[in-house]
Amino acid sequence: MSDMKTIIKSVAIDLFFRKGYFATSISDIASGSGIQKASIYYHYASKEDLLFHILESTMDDLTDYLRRCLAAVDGIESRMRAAVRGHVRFHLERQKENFIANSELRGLSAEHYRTIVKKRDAYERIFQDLIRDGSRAGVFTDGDAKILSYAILTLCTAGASWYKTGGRLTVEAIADIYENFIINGLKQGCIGPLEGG
Amino acid sequence: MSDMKTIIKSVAIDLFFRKGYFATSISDIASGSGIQKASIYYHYASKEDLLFHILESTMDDLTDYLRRCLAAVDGIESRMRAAVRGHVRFHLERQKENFIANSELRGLSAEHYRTIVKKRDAYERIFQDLIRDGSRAGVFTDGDAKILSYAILTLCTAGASWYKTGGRLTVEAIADIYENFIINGLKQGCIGPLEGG
DNA sequence: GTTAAACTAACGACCGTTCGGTAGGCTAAT
DNA sequence: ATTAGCCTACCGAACGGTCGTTAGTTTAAC
Repeated sequence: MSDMKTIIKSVAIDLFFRKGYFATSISDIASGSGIQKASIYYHYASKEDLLFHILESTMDDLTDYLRRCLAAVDGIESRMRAAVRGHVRFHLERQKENFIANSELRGLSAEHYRTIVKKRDAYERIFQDLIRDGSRAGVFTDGDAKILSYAILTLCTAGASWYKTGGRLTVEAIADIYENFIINGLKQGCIGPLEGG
Repeated sequence: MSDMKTIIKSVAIDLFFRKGYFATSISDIASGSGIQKASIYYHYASKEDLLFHILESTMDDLTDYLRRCLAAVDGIESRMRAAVRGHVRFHLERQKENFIANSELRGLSAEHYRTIVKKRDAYERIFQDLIRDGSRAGVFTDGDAKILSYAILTLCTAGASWYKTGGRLTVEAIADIYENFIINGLKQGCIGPLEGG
């Protein structure tokens, strides 16, 4: 990827994060990149194509990262801890892209939307498999794997919306909090109606 | 509020939920309401004014609802359970408005934005006080009340993004799941670094 | 000379908003 | 009882502006 193509992408990530996809114009991205807006179209076919490239690379990198986090880890609880930690790390370290990936799916064409949702579903399925392995082994509670995976992922992903680089808490401290919170939640009988109603 | 004003608002809620604020035009809202777009401006000063009315009434109703849920409940754990259940109920029963309230804040003017964020902060503070009461009494873990409140609220709020009316799970079943998940998380020592690192 | 990478200029579409007008109902004075 | 005036609720048409995109051209490097 050429220099300018990379610059345009990172400027777009910054603007989409700060102002949103629809509120950001091609002119904004161009002036942020130091070129004319027509020149954007030499590097990207359309505004939507630019958004798609951002979302696709983010999803691909996220999935690769998770797989690498899990590659050498054995044991059900350890694998879940590694997965949660990896998810949190990636989302905090590439905060802007992940925020866009979670809020700007509506800007995609129908076809591109399907592509991204497929990647997202595949990613979620990794967590659902971890949950099912755990409940089959009796390590985790026997709850609905889909709902539990949504709960885990949205909980961690939300961190990316309030996290401030250089703030009070480090990435690792936040990862600690979420990792323990989730493992405790999965171990307890957290699913099913209350005894008392 | 006149009939047409109510119709316009509910059509706007539906469209903002499905397509997003910026992707929805005044024409869309008008034709959905069965009037011409110029007539919208008899009822609302601007598109942004319409968004603000939606967000403001949602936040006000949400806070009122929570206060009523807590009014007659005593005991730290019971109050937290009631608050979580109330939050989940409100978000699932008024799914569209709450989704908008969590995703379209950027559409507001600076002044209106401040107004809504103030209301949101006041609402979050109710949960933070419940957490602090609990940790002071030794019922809950001694964690960062702000981060815990974010975790609780985003976890429950996220339910509104995947919940389908008439789906596999009822509102009460989902409320059960989250209520127990969160109480367990708050009771355990879920905050702080792991022993092993 | 070719080609990559940028430029200027313009296009058509659509947007939020405004303006002037009108139909119909209510009120009050004649 | 009629009529004049006003108010509510809406309409048709247009405006200024911005948007994403395209076409054609220039620049600079090899």
